Amino acid sequence: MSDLLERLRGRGWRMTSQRRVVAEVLDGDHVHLTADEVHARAAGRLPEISRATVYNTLGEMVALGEIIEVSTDGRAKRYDPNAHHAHQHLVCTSCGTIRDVHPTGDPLSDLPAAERFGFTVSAFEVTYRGLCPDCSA
Amino acid sequence: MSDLLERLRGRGWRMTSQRRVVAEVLDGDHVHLTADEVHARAAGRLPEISRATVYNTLGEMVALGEIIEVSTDGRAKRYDPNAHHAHQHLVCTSCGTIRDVHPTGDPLSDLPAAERFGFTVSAFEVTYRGLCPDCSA
DNA sequence: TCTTGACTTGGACACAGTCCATCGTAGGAT
DNA sequence: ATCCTACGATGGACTGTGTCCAAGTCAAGA
Ligand SMILES: [Mn+2]
Ligand SMILES: [Mn+2]
Ligand SMILES: [Zn+2]
Ligand SMILES: [Zn+2]
Repeated sequence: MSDLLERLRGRGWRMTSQRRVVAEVLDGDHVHLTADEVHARAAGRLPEISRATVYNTLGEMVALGEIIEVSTDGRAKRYDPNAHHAHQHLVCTSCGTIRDVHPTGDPLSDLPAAERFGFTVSAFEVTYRGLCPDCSA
Repeated sequence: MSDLLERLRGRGWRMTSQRRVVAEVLDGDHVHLTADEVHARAAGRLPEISRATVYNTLGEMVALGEIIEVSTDGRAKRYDPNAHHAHQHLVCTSCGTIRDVHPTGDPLSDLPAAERFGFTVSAFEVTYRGLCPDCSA
């Protein structure tokens, strides 16, 4: 499983117990945890890990492109380990649940040159909003 | 000019000097100001206006659909008076400048039923990112 | 003009995130 | 196996953004 740890080691990371547990928390499932949720889970395995270290580690992993920072609302950012498979997000407007979705179509080709105002456009995100099955029941 | 004030009056708003200046700051240009920027401009006309009132008024206008709340980064939300003409945003990753853009295509029709997971999808936002002419020079 | 409930105010509070001085340790050097 | 040291961890102070509240003010209908 832990491709993530392998890649980090390969990038010359000093492998500390803190970085290991943060990577383990994120690796695997396609979850979208806040920094404090990551901290809580990491502290389950390594009680003395600090909030600052979790923030530092998440920031480094984002810079390396190993995880993605997602801010769907004005609340806490969420960290997404599914960085190697392009996808968009579907958010429940009631409970905040997030699902990965894979729309067809290419928003970049839907933005004519006349609508780019001289920008060098390099990325896009699409956020879909609606009610999840539980909340619409 | 002040369609906004007219509509608010029509909705039964008690018209206070505070609400008037907030509406005046937002009305007109297609700007994307933060709450504190709105407060600063409002205070130019009405020095004793409080931050709380600006936040209250913006929140009410959002609830009425007269303005739109935009959070493109993890920073302060921006308030967009261009609520009556659907559009998306193009954000400079370097300086944060925001431009209104009008992509062709319909992201909703690009999301197959199989990718909706039982959600009732009602809205979407597309955020384009890149370097503005100034920052790419 | 009077009355009243809607609105405003300033300050305390909460949450998310950053910064920094100091301490600890991973991992290369010997 | 031990030493060294630069990189990383720590916790607490600090900042930015936004919310809440009790008390005071005022818009507008009677
Ligand atoms: Mn995701
Ligand atoms: Mn806009
Ligand atoms: Zn829900
Ligand atoms: Zn720029």
